[in-house]
Amino acid sequence: MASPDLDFAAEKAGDPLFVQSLARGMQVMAAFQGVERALSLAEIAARTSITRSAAQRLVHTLRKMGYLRLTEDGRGFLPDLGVLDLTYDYLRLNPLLRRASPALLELRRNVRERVDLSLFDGQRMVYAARMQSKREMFFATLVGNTVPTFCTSGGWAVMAHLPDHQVDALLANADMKALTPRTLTDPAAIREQIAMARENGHALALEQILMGEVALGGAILGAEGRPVAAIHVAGSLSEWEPEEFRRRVAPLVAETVRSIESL
Amino acid sequence: MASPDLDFAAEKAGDPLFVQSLARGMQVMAAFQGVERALSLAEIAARTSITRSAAQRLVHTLRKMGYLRLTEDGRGFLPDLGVLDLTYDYLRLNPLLRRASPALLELRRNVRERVDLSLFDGQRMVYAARMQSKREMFFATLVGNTVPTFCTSGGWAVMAHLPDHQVDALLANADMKALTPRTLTDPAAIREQIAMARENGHALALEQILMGEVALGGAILGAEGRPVAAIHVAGSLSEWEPEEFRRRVAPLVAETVRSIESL
DNA sequence: CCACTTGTATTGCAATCCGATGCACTTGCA
DNA sequence: TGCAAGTGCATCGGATTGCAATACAAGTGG
Repeated sequence: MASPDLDFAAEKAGDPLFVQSLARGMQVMAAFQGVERALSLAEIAARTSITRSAAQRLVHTLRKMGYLRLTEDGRGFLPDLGVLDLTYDYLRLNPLLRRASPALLELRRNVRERVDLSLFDGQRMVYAARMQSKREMFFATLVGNTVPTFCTSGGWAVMAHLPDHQVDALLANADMKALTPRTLTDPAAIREQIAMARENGHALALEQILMGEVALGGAILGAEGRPVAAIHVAGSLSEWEPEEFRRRVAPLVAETVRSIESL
Repeated sequence: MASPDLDFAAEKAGDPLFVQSLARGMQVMAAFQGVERALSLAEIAARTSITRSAAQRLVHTLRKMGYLRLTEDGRGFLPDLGVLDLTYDYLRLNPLLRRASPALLELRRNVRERVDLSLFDGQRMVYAARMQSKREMFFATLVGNTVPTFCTSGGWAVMAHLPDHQVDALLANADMKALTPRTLTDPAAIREQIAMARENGHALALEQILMGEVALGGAILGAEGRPVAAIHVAGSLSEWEPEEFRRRVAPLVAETVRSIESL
């Protein structure tokens, strides 16, 4: 498992406003990314490139504040409930989500399939709102989950609104590993999807993230016309013919996007 | 609007392991609790009892790390996407949620109403998993949202598993303001509900949080038999007779609780 | 148009955080 | 049974690091 890039040492150099202790504390919180179980003090120290002493103090502090906790068996540390308070504030105060929420609920009422809103963050699309339908996988239902931009309907729709050189940069830097046998990892093939998205105003993705899933995505544009997020609707190929899915869902997504952007 | 208690100065006294800078940084993040719009540097400083200089450096650092951002109009600061990464790690690594998730999905399939799981945090019940049904309000659907323990079905169910002196302490310290005209704020009335919950193994709440809503809650017990969370099912009084709701939903909730605790 | 806000930048001083070390305890292997 | 390596927790002197006062440019509202 590749350790995430937690190295903020470079940032620090020659930045008198940068508070090292705070940064290290946040690195401790971020150390849990990609991890599957509780982390011991030594592991936290290793993953953050911080000495055990410092890690001890930072963990101690985060613990007292309710952001970290010791596991029941005392063997390691995990994020604690305080994190959800931050989550709530983020979601609640996000202007885009405030505007989008009613429209998303309306959309879900109409399509009766899973509806998501994900935020564009360069290489990643970060799920911020999920309206499930029937069956659901596991972690996939969690807020904050991320999927790569290069292989999702929403990502394609977003890239369709970026200038070519930005698309090129994004694809060049992407870590393209296939999530399913059908995931497109060839830049040319992806560019083709983007071209289609530019024509249609939406993108249709077949089994890019999950086998048996068809997804239709539309981009949401921010103030200066730059794409900031995407709406997805996901259905099952056992119930939908792809073209039928597009015919039925695309207009509804388009209208939802319009109604969000018009506010 | 009452400012939340962000005063960690007391904790600090005589705790050599406490990292002040980190604590202050987290206080900055927590400063957004209860706020309805972006916060200026001065406001952040005021709400955290930190000098403007310090607030500036902390905000600067949090910004560089993606936890805070400047609003488009440059008028203030808001939590940024980095928060959702922490959220995802918290949700994903929480052992209870890992176990509960499949059972909750199953429950929702059966009842076709909104199903929630909320974590017991003393005075508050914090929503950690939400499976909406049809109509929904906005903030109400967000992860990390909290409702008071004293006036929710889940809170009553949880208190039913606490010894009396702890219930007394909780009610004594509760800030009981009615959320609807029917919210129970009389300790005696609440104790009665708790008594009923002890008999039934679940609690039924009528219009305690929202008018027109009926909710049934069951407590989830942790390792040593202490309540740690609750499951809720919420329906509309326009569609359900309360007793009918109980008859139909209670057994399903009970079974879900059992299946979660048995893991 | 002036007074007041906003975010940003600089700098000397000392408090704060750093990190090496050591302890008490549990776990697992021999 | 006993050693070794893991755990979290505690101590302490020194200098790095964050502190707070101050100043600046830009923008707002009266």
